[in-house]
Amino acid sequence: MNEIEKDRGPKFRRRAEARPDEVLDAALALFIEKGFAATRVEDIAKRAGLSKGAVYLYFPSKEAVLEALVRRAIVPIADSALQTLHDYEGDPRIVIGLVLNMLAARLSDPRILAMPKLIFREVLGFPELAQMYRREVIDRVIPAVEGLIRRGIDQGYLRQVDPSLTIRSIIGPLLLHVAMAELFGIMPEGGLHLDKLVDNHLSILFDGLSAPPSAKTWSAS
Amino acid sequence: MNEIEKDRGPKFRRRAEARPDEVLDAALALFIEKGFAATRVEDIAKRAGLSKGAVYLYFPSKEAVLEALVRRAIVPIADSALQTLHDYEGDPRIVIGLVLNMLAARLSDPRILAMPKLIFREVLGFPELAQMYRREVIDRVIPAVEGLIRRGIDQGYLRQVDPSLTIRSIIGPLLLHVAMAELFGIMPEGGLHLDKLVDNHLSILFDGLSAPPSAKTWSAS
DNA sequence: AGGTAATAACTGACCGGACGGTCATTTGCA
DNA sequence: TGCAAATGACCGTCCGGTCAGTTATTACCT
Repeated sequence: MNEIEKDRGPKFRRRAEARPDEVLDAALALFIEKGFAATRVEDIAKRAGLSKGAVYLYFPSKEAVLEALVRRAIVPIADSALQTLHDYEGDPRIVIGLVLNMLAARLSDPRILAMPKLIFREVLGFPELAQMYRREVIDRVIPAVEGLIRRGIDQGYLRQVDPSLTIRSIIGPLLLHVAMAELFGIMPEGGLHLDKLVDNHLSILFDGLSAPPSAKTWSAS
Repeated sequence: MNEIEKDRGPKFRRRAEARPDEVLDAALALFIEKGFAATRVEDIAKRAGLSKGAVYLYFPSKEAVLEALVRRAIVPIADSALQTLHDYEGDPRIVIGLVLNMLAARLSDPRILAMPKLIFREVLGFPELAQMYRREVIDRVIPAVEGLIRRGIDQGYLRQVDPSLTIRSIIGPLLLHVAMAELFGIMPEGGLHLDKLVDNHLSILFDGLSAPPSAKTWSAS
């Protein structure tokens, strides 16, 4: 009798099947506010307009919620960076500038800004998160950037530097800026001003902190 | 009669009154290994050769242990940095080099290396730790470094940069290097090689990543 | 249309075990 | 004997995860 019904795929749904995303949104807000450990699954459920049990209909564990959350936020960013890295051929400084400015733009969304904090806090106690982040982000981005720097040196755009270590000099300042703001509330007057940070950093990164030896050649504004 | 002994301070003790420090040592080892939340007070006690109750003879709470731990490790470092910052007058690049190399040397002790990770992990859920760290470190070091940079600019050693934002460019790479190693095990072959990182970073920080416009002036080895 | 059966979606009381902190009791030293 | 030092059983609480039961939605039948 019901054989006909069977093949009709998903038949109905009390509310949309956007549920998993709603749960992730709620969890993100609470994780940002109180951290992973201090957030109860029931709080997530309440905020998403569900009961605790329903959360476990969509995610096998609290940790799985965190992992899904992080993946949803960062994978698109990594993809975007990789895209830029691949697309351009010439002066690597241009690519570095593009990527850093892209990052700055993305980080102006508080949902994204909170990611470094979350990841830092939880990777130690949650190996699966660490593995996911390595696989999805680090292990894809690092080789690309190393290659970029290496090519930049070969083609005479950059000085002889250690490509691997130089990655730290490129993105470290961004991380520190976010960390200071997120963990201690230390930031420039009136906001993060990530664009200004990137400007200042790029000028140092490319041209150095030292004043030109004698003559005032050209001061970038 | 025993008055002579008495004024020697603590009269007796089933074992020495080095106890608090022993507890801190044990706690540090475990916090490094498993993190703060995952470490039970009883584990700390066992490792220090005490019972759980005895820990509460010396510290009012588990959190107090962490705070004491962090303070013991970082305050001497901050003091040392401040000292250097105060002592030298001329080229700020020399001071920056000294401080960064001092930091690199200190961080080669795993007990110190673990501090950034611990602090990052726990500040969110432990406001007192955040306040302590701000008071003891950040609020003392930042003004000193800003002053150094400002003077460096005024005296013609450095280009016009934003002193406050430039701090991120100076120490951010160090932090990222430590974070990558501690959180993901990503580091150069055979160790952190913090000295190499600092060398590479300082050359970029001072002279920039760009190759000299035309002539090969002087390449540092 | 109205009734009914089938079932997806959801609920919330409950369980189990972990763990920070307490305190009555014991131990060791003078 | 007196008392500081140290113990460890115990308590209260918290919370992730489960599951038997309930509700909402649809398909089908008359």
